[in-house]
Amino acid sequence: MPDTNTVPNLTGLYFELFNEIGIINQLSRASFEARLPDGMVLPHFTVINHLIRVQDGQTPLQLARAFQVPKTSMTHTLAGLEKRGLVDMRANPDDARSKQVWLTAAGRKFRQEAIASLSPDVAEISDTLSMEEVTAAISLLARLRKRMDSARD
Amino acid sequence: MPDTNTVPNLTGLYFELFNEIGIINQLSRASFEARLPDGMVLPHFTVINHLIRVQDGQTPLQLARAFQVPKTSMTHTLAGLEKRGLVDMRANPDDARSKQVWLTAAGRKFRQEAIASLSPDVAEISDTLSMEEVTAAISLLARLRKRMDSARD
DNA sequence: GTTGATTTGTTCGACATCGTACTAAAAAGT
DNA sequence: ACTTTTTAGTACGATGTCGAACAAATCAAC
Repeated sequence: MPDTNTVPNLTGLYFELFNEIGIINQLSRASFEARLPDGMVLPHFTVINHLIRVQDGQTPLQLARAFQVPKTSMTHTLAGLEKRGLVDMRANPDDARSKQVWLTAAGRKFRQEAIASLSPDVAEISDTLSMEEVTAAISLLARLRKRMDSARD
Repeated sequence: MPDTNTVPNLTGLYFELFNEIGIINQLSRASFEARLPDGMVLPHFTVINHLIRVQDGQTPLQLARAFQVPKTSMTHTLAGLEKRGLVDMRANPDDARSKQVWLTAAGRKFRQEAIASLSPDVAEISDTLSMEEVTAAISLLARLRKRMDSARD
């Protein structure tokens, strides 16, 4: 039976792509959070990881933009990290409105341990896609992400 | 400077992939929900869309599994759809514990209108990836999704 | 057939997420 | 210099999300 329900055009394909992305996000998030300690949640890890990969001392707003979340959400996430002593919020010497987020030693240690405990789960499914495929997917999705980012007026 | 911070191995690449997926999910969700009426949220649309693409009359648990969300979340989503008259929850004649979710005429109409109002946004960014690239991405991600799905003990 | 285990769905409580409204600082316009 | 506008961050309230505990129906074992 030819598709009377689905749309075989490009727009329909994008819908499908976003659907797959949503499900994978769901799965990876649930899997990650099952490994993280007590009240910690994926954004906590992601922010810390970002601070190491990119650079320490970013402002909350920079972080919110990097992850495309509202700044109020980032405030909440950072409060949780600070409460646990994983980051240090200091005043920005160049701008009194702003703050800077610095990793503590505990924060760096936490990241190491988190990666160590998360890696087995990733390793278990890492035979699904080859390194080339993952690389290709990343660059393709990064392209899409940047385009969507700039399209959001 | 060679990477002292990032991990250039396969596991590290998967982390990066999940990160991109998370951001795109964020962006697409925000973009979608901005078009949906008042209190409606992405899962509302997604469930209705699924009921049309796959089949009417599924049980709540089937839907929860299809999207890999906890069944309590699905209960909540379906309650919202029923309250708005977009789906009809009937008893399952074969199993008194279970229910069946049927689309109403309003539900089908809603989907049409939602797609019509969402399409422009998708169309705007649809020049980013070619049809072949989107197709390739879908099949690659679907493979990953199925693998992750079966890996969740 | 009766008992125990499993399955389906809901209720409830805890918490993450995010929009609105606000304060304070900085930048821009005059 | 003064006013206006923009920007960074927070407080608060509303709601989505989800785990734990529960009730009802079904299934399995004997």
